[in-house]
Amino acid sequence: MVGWVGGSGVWLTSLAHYRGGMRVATWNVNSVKQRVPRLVPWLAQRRPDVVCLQETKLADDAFAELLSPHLDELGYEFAAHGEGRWNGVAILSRVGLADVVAGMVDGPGFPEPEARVVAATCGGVRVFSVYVPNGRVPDSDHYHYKLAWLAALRDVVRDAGDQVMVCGDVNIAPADEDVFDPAAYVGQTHVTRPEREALNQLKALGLKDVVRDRWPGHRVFTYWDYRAGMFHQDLGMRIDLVLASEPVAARTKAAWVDRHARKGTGPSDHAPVIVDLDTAPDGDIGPVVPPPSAPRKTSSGQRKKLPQAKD
DNA sequence: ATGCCTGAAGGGTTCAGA
Repeated sequence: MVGWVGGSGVWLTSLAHYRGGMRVATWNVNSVKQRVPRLVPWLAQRRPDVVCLQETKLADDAFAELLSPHLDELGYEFAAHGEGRWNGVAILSRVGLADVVAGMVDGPGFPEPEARVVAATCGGVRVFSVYVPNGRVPDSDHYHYKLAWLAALRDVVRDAGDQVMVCGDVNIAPADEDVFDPAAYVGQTHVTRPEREALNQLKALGLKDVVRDRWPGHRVFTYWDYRAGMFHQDLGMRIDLVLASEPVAARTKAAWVDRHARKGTGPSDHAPVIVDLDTAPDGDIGPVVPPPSAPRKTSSGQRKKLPQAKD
């Protein structure tokens, strides 16, 4: 149980089993504007404590105007880092949202830097919401941009401490088992050796692929093309990952793909990935924050002023 | 059909996505 000392603003941690245990999700929503009818009920149903969004496709002011009422009601703070038309990432949290950083220092652009990463500390974990460039065609300019972007991300994550989660659409299938038919992807992006090597360089910092580790050898996809009944036939790819540093990964109680969110009317072409973290060991926790059940009316619904990473 | 859907911006179409 967790106790709230009325009016004092202090959480009675002596009564709290809550030690940073939390549900973390990542979801490429393919336009948050179009996805509101799916996203808001999903938040209420799954009650994730931290949500990383990608392809919000919305400028920050519009994001706040669109979602503030909903997120306030649900008790989320948020940090949005978007553009008018493409890309766009965000983090929603009801376990704290500190030290928000949008973009990457010295991050590459195409040609200008794009809104593809935002980071914040939530429940004691440094969380990155990432939308890795697509790459388009192997060896194209965009492909090399993708590789450079991943190298820059690795350098940023390397300096992020030992309580880290990198969540999002990495636009790489880590292994052949992560696509429905490896033969169908020969010569395509998402499966090439340099892309996988760039992903491995990121994981070499000590990050674990918690969904694959939980479901070795299983058919687990997170993306299905809208066309030709691909979802219905389960012809997809696993390109949305939750990567966690060892101390965080060790707390994994559950890790799964919420396929239900891909069904029905007006879905994204990606499904959310959901990871439940157990309580952290004593002495290995971040700041004690209000538990997931308590909306924080005083701070929710306020868009964080984001310090922009500079080149 | 090699973009079969979907979304955005903007304008009656094009680009992008994986």
